Amino acid sequence: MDTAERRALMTRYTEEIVTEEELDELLAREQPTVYIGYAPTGEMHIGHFTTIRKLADFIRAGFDVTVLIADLHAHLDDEKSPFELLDARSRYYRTAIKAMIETAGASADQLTFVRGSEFELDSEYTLELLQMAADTTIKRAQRAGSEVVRQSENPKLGGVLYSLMQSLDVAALEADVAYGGIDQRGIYMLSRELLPEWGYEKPVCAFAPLLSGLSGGKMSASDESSKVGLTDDPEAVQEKLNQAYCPQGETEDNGVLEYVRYLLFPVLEERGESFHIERPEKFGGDLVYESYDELEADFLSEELHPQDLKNAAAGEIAEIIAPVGDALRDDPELLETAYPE
RNA sequence: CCGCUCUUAGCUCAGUCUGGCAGAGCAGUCGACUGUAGAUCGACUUGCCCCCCGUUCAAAUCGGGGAGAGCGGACCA
Repeated sequence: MDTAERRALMTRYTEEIVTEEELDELLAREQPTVYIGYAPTGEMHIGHFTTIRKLADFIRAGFDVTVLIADLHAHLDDEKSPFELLDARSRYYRTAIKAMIETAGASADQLTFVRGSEFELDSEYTLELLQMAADTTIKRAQRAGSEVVRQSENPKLGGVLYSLMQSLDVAALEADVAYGGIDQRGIYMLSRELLPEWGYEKPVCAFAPLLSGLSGGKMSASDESSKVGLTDDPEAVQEKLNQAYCPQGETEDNGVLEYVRYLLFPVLEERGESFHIERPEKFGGDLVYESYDELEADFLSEELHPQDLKNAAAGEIAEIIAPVGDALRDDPELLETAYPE
């Protein structure tokens, strides 16, 4: 695979690359490294799936891919995960991520898993963290994490350490590229500012778009109906998609369309399949799409009606997440211990 | 260590002074209208009023004790 192909593969479905020039330099090297971190907090969902699906692109583009299970971060961020559940949730995240990457057509063996607490408590790391804390203003760290860390009237120290630790993680994991949702932008910009001061390379950053929630607006952690869960059965997926905000002919805030674009088509493409939409004869009969662009064009022209799209997308998405749900149900204790009650 | 303030529906809060059926907005649920959803309209639901004890015919409201949170002061020999 030549550099142009690797570059196209790496940058597709991204919201932003910082910077394109630095990426080109990196691609000239043999095997660059990329990492993405997940704080094991709430149950994983289809939004995570799209970023994990993309890891398959990185692998194919010749990257050495590391997945960080940022367990300490899950607790630092307003104790989203109680300390005593970090083990169980880390296990759950790892299992879920492996199942998703396999579903996306890559092998889980090609991912290197690292848990935050494995190295973030080393004295060398800790000392550097403290030095950074001495050198960084509270406002700077807060601003960096404002899109990631839970905001409140009375913020905890954990929330500011969060940003510093994530910056240090990039260096500790020796990642050339930091990948994550566009919400991570603030933190990685801080990393790019801070790391050179401590003698490290600043990372190239790749950001994924954040998918819209199904109920319009952002996907919400607390709103189950705003997203498809990995263990949702086909009926639940159908139900949620059917309830989804999906204005005819509009792409903005359209979660359904975004699922189709960032998850469905990439997976279908990997499998060499096309997207079939059943449609009653009175509305024009069935449709087949080979690419998202074709589908979007029809949707914009209102040739493709939201109801038909929803029905078909729900079926396909349910099928894609099914093996992930199976893997999670295969070890019932996994979910029970990670999320008691 | 001392003082002051706050705690009421899923969320944001009113009500407490002056005791008398537990409230509003948002969210949610259900209908109507759309070949989806949303918007709109109509209807509906939601409670350990932080906990315990006391006063009273009657306590979210008054008194005492406690818990959690916030703020301020003091200490800095």
